[in-house]
Amino acid sequence: MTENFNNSTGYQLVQEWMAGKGMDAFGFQKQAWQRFGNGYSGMVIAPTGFGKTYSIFLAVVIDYFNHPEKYGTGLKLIWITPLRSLAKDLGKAMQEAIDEIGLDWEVGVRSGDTDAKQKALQTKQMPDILLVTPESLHLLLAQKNNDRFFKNLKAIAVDEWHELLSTKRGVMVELALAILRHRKPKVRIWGITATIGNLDEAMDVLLPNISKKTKVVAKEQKKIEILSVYPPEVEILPWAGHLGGRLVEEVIPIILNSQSTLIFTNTRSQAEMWYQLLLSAHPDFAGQIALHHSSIDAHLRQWVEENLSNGTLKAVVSTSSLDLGVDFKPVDTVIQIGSSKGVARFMQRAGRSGHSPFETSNIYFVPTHSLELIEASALKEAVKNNIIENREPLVLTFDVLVQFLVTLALGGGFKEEEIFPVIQNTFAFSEMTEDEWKWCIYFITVGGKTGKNYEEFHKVVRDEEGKLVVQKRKIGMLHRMNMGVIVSDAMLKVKFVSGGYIGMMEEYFISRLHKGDKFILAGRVLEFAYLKEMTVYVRTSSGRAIAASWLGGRLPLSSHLGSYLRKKLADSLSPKAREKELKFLHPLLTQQNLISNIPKEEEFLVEYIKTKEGHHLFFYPFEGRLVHEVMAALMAYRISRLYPISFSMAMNDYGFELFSDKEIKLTEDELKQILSKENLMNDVIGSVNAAEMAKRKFRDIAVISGMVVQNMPGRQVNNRSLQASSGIIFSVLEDFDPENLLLRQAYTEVFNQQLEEVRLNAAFDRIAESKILFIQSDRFTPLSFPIKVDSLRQTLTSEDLATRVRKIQERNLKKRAKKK
DNA sequence: GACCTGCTGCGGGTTG
Repeated sequence: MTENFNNSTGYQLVQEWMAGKGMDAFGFQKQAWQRFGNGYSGMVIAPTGFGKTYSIFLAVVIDYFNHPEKYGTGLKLIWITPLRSLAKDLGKAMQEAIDEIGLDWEVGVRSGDTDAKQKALQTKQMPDILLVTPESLHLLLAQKNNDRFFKNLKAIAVDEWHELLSTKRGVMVELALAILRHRKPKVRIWGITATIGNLDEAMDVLLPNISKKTKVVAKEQKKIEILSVYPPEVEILPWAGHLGGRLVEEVIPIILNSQSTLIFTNTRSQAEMWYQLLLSAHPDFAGQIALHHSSIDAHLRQWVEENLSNGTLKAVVSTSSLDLGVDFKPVDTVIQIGSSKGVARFMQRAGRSGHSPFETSNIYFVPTHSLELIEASALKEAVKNNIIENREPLVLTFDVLVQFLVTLALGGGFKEEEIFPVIQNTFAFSEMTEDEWKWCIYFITVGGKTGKNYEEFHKVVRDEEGKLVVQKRKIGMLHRMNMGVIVSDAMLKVKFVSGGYIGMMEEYFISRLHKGDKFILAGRVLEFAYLKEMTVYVRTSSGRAIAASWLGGRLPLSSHLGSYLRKKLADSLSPKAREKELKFLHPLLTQQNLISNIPKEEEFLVEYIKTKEGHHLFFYPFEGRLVHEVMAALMAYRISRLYPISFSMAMNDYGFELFSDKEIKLTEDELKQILSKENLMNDVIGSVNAAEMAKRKFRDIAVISGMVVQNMPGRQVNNRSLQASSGIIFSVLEDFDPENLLLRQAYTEVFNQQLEEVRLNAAFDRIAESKILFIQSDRFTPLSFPIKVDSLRQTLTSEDLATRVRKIQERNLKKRAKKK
């Protein structure tokens, strides 16, 4: 037992196997093995590349050797991963290890990729270890008689738990675990995670109400070296921008001096442009570098991943599509272009380089505009202090719950009184009331107040035994086809006229193209030929072309990074500031200080700038664009209550602008007043269109809860009709069923995710304690200029923009000359 | 002299 663990057969065997592979077990791995053997559930915390897999996977192997009598046939370990590719790669590695250790276990993978034959074999006889995505696990639970799969289940591991935690996919995992625990109370559940800010909470979410749980933390730290990339002269770095193309000459030698490099960008089109930039600046890269993002054909992406792993490729330009994945062994260098927006993401990306845990990860930071260099020094400090963002778990996501209840009804049915406490035992639904539970049952059986007359909403019925079951074949089929919580935006396929799939484009982008127009996708110049049945047909071309763009998500600056940024900016002109980044920016910072001011940590800067176009008010909370969007609307609303005036607004991650052609009359007292926290949320609701925001949020909820069916056999509902049908349902519910839980959820999501209520409150708390600096200026400052440029872009075409920007420059220069 | 943008992830049935 415990005292003999180190002498146990299993432990000895696995140690020998590791030694034979030239691996030395880490302390955290040994700890995990032992605690697993002692019946604990828990969480393993270690950086990428530390062999976290070998902690829990081998723990099961060891436990088996130590207590073979406890293990029956069939499925012993379920391994949940967020990525299909991860499941596949880990499965291969595990099978190899199992074979070498000399067990006759079978390792199986089950995901959308798995072919039907393989799945049928698994259904007949489950492998000993099954690697699975959350969705595929739910599909297993939707099978009749699925109980037999789990008869001898001993353990469940949840890989990359930090990645799932704050998403609805994480809630899917919580629900599946609750059911499996209910059936097999002794099953040991282990989370595997990178470091995040709220590790204890992460464990409570995964292992609610489990008393025998433990945290296993790697003592060894991964060393990260952050290297800023500078242009030869200050002047070369623009005040505003996001591309960073001017530093391409500085990036090339970094690639050349490395064996293999990952280059992270923030958007797909930026990745496309950097790929082109690198090729044209250094043509020898042809065939040696590649491109990777979500809108590129899966086969091509797979080819890229393989050739990066085997060292054939010198560099890959990617978006966050390469954030996760099995270790790219030959990668020794990572380059981050532009802001990473958060500390955790930056560290995650840095960790993708360095061959072993003992090697230092090198990450180069390429600023795309001047102030981003301050971000680099902020990142350095945050990494040094190990300050990492939280991942907030979601609660009361009823859309996920009702989907799951239909899954259970499909998988043999359930009794309400038996399952209610099981669901309540999850973190996500621990606060669910009995009334809410009853509403969910009402929803899946009757369709809610408005679904009564529609048969397709009566999915679940009560059978003779009083169990809730799905009886209609069609409902079952549609449910399986629409399983999961990811609602994708419908896009157009891009194919060669001659055949061959390249990737995906958005309709809005294609709609601007005419026959013969050239654009770039997947690193190739393509000529638009024709559009047919949701497919864009193209021919290979060459010469000048526009880079494709997509309307993707926008990641706002995290509050951690924002606060370090404020701190670094505040100290930037202090003689004590030694960082190279700050020294480099000295001329620019001096200029900001001269025309306006550099706010100290306990100060809040507002600039009032009068130009020929009109009157601009700039605020700098450094809270990320999402919060700034809300703040801007709020400020505009509050000023317009003082006297009638309307504004146009613009924002970036550092601040926001209110612009009017009329003079903005505002005393310092009034400014203080409009920045006050008093009546905050009421004013916010008055200033934004919450119903419209909720309507947009409702689209996903309607799909996840099954009110709108996205996938039908033979067709996929496109974006616009998805938005339309969910919009109609939303309006009907607002009028006739305002108490509908899914409608309420849409508003909750707006408050939590869109308005970021918590962060907004914190920002106003901080401002209330700050001294407000109200500075007047007659020209744009280094801080305000990037926001101004952003606002110009929104209303004008790019050509106009160029002239507008030039005019602003000229005027500024004239004014400067005059002053001299 | 300063500019051009917006992440990721999953699933099954039918038909060819």
